[in-house]
Amino acid sequence: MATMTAAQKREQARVEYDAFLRACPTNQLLDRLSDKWVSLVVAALAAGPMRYSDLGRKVAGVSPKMLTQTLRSLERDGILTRTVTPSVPVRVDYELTELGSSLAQLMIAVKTWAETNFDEVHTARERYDAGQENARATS
Amino acid sequence: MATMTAAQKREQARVEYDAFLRACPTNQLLDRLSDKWVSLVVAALAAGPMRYSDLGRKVAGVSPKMLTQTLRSLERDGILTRTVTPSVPVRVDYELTELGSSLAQLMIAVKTWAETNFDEVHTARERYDAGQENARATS
DNA sequence: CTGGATCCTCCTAGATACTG
DNA sequence: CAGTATCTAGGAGGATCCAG
Repeated sequence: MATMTAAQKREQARVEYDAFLRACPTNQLLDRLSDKWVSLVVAALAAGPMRYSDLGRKVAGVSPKMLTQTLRSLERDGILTRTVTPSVPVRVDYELTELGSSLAQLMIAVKTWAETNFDEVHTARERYDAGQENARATS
Repeated sequence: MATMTAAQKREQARVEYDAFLRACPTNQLLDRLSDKWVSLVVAALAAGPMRYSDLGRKVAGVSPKMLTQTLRSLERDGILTRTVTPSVPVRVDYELTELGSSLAQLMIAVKTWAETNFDEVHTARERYDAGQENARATS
C-alpha cells in the first residue's frame, strides 16, 4: 500500500485539476474556440448562410463526420442555427446567430493577422532553423 | 489493376490536398494559433517576461514537455525570445517580441469574448440539451 | 533550474460503408 | 442530400528518468 501512495496522490491531483478546469468558464470556451474546424466553419459562414454540402466544399478537407460534429457543437453553443427544409432532397441551411457573428469578427481578425504576419513568421523560422544548423555543426 | 484505380485516385487526391494545405500560409499559422497551449502561454506572457518555472505554474496543467515544445515553436516563429542566464542554477527568461505582443492582443480579445459571452453560451447549451431530451422522449 | 530523451497510453481524426 | 455507425492507425501528450 505504501508504494501506491505516490501514484494515488498524483491521480487525486489530476482529478482535482480536471474538476478545476471544468469549473473554469474561460477554459471551457477556449478549448472549443481553439478547435481547428470551428474557426474554419465560423469563418466560412461569416460570408452568409450555407448548406451542409456547401460547407463541406468550402472548408475543404473536412470529413462529413467532423463537419457534423463541429456544426452540432456550434449549434449547441448558440453560435449558429440549423434550419431543415423537408423538400424532396432534404435541405439544411446553417447560419450564424448574432452571437456567432461577433465571434466571426474575432476569427477574421486572427485570420487577417496570420495573413499579414506570415512573411515575418516565415523569416523568423528560417533564421531559427539556420541557427540550429550552426549550433549542431559547432558542437 | 482496374480494382486499384479508385484507391489510387483517392490517394493521389489526398497527396495533392496535403500539398495544397502546406502551401497555404493561413492554414499553417491557423493550426499553430489554434493550439491550446499556445494561446495560454502567449496570454500569460502578455503580462510581462517570465521564467520557465513561472510559466509552468501560471499556465497550470501543462507538463514540462508540452511547455518546452510550445515555447520552442513560438521562439521559432519569432513570437517570443529565449534568454539564458548562465548563473549557478541556470535561469531562462521568456519574453514576447513585438510580433508576439500584437498576437497577444488578439488572444486577449478572444479571452475577453469568452468571458463576456459565457453566460449566453451556457444558456444556449441548456436550451439545446433540454430540446434534445424532449425530442428523445417524443420519439 | 531547465530542459532532453524515451516509453507508453489514450484519444480522436479520418476512412469506409450504410441509411432516411 | 445530409447525415450516422463503426473501425483503426497515428499522433498528441503524460510519466519517468537523466543531464548540463
